[in-house]
Amino acid sequence: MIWKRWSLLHFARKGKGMKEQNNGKQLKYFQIMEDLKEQIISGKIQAGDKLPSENELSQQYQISRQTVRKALAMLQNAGYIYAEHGRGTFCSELVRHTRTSKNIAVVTTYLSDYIFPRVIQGIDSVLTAEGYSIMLKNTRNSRGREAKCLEELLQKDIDGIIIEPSKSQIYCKHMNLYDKLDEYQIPYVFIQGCFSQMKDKPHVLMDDCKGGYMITKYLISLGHKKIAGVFKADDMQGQNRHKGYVMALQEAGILYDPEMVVWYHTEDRKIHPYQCIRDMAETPGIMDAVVCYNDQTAFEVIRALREVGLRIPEDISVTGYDNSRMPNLEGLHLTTIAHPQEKLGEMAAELLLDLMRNGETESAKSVLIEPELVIGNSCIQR
Amino acid sequence: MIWKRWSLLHFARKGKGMKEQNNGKQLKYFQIMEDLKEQIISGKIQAGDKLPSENELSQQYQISRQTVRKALAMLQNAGYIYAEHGRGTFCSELVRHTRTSKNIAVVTTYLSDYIFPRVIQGIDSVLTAEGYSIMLKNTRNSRGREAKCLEELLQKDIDGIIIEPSKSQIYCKHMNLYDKLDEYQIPYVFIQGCFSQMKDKPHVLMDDCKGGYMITKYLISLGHKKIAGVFKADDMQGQNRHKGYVMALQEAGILYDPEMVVWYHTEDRKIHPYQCIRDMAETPGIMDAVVCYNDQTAFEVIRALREVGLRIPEDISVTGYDNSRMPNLEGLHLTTIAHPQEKLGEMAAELLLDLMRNGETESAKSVLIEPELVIGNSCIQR
DNA sequence: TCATATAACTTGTACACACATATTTACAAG
DNA sequence: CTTGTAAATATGTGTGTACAAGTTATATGA
Repeated sequence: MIWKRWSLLHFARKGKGMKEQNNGKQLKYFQIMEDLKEQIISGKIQAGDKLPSENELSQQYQISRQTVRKALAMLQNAGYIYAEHGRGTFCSELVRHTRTSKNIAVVTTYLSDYIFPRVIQGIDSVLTAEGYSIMLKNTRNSRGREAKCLEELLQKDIDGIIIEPSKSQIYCKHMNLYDKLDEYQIPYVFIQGCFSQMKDKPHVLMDDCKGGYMITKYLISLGHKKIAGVFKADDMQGQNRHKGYVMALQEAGILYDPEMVVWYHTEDRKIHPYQCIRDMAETPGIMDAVVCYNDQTAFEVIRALREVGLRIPEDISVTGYDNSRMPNLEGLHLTTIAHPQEKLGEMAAELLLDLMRNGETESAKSVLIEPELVIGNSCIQR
Repeated sequence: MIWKRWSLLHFARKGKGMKEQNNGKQLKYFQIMEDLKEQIISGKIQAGDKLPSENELSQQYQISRQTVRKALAMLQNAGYIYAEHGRGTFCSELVRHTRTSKNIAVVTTYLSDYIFPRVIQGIDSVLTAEGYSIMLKNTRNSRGREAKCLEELLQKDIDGIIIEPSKSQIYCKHMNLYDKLDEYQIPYVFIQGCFSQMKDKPHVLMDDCKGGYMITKYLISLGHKKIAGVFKADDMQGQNRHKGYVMALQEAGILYDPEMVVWYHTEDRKIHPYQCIRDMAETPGIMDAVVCYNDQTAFEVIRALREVGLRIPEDISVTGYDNSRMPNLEGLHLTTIAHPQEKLGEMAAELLLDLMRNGETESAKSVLIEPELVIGNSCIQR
């Protein structure tokens, strides 16, 4: 790296007084620092190795010794190198995560709602037994908060992360933060969902497509033909469950009607499904069953249907997903898909332990959980 | 501070080649740094104050601007000051306890069960807003595990603890660990319960005695006379709720019969209340109502009563405590005492924040929550 | 051969200068 | 009263030099 080009630019600026030239942080001392840091991280310069002397560096890079000193000072401050008066400058013992902080971060969309307590419980039971402590973070399913979480966690002393991505259907805009995790060699495991561009990363999730297929097929087997669907648009699970729903319909020779499907987003989840289903229910006989994204949604749907005077399951069958055993359904047990909850947490924790111990080898395999139908009394033979 | 003396010394050294002269670190940049640091610590320069410009300092101290810059760079690195390009150099907000890890530990008896998710949710909502991260630990209501948790936490970088004591009724055997917390000046807040010997420590809990009194009095007002009780023996809540139960009975002139009370421990909680109530129910007419320690226990009690053919509330009234909205009760809503859950978490978090900011002043007060009766359909007029 | 001086390195301190760039202020034009 | 401009002043970057002081290998002398 020679500074001829920069020098010319530099002096050109003098005369002209350009302004936006120096935005990309192409400061000499910064570049040299980055260059040396890169060599250290890549292993070209190893722990204990002597760096070139200040004068050598100033010749190599064609800059003054003072500037070299500034770069070295920054590296020293960051702990990459140390200087010995009269002897030279040396590469530090890289703290390659030797200090096992025994902290694991768990990032979920929500904390108290729904299935999360049990998932966290499962993670805890495995990790506590191994002496780890759990740091809890939640994103409320917002991308911005997920990015903020990761930034905060990068500042902290953690050995690994279990993360439920927020809005996994939408393309991930902060890949750089995950790259940082890779750079720092902090392993992470996705649960529940996974960004499409990171499918090869370790993850533990359900075969949602198959689940959607199974529950829809079950309704068809009961004689239902006009099956509405309510799905979440902004996460992978919603897409896949919908895909399974469509597959089952097509297999049974039932025409897929997009008008029969309600899509909603995280922000809408409390009102949109409720409103749409209520509107649809105004037209009598338009549907005889509703496949819902999950039990929570099913709860809203049931509320809407009951308010327009329809009985579950006598008039309309309703299915859920996750087997969350929601209260306040007055003796109604949802037909739903089993969610392993604690088991999922345990599997994610064990996968993460494996990653931390052995790195990203073939032994640490992602898990795809087989869905299982749980038959309640919210569906009826037609 | 003028450098005439140093200069003379400096040149004198040149000639003589003295060695031990420079031990006291009378380097110019070091001295200036110390001088400025002293002014900041003493308060002569306060947070936000503008320091003299580099040129002014170089004139004041009669040294070059470069040397001033070195001194300022060190102070900046240490966090005492910050520089703004074109504006000047300013004194930073002095951080009182330098180690602001921004981590808070939350120790509860359980994680996923019952009311804890919502309590944790409440804690999280307050602390996340303030930039803190939550480290989760659970004790499964075991003293040994509580001690182990505290030991682990003492190794870690935390700013405060919110802890639900395990088996708060039994005398605390690991006071030394709490003493250590005091010694390290790590503030902590008790929730739900509090060890008897630490009643003066900050805490957020319910007025359980009053709650037990209220719910028993409610049963009496419905005409019940033979009111059994099921209480937990190993925590403070159980003791207090029992105390309230006795008070209400005595006030109504009903003789307190210890035979009508079932005491159980954490380890027994799933079987003992169930067994005892089942046995008692064998004798017809022995009781017309049961006051339960909490909703979970009420659930077990109801299971036992139903199994011997008794109907709730037609044959026997049952009350709970905590208003946890438990599922699987088939349309039965427990008459219970409201538990603030999220609110309790929030209050504990806010109390802890207060403690961390201001220390143990009189402003940071413990909270005693007023119980509130929630009337369901599990009790009937007799 | 062995101790020692020294030359030839190294990093550390200090200064002087030039120019880049951001902010504030004062003043003039509209 | 607002807007634009220039001057003054602030920190930031980069270079040059000189000397201080620690370390090491080499040459020197008894």
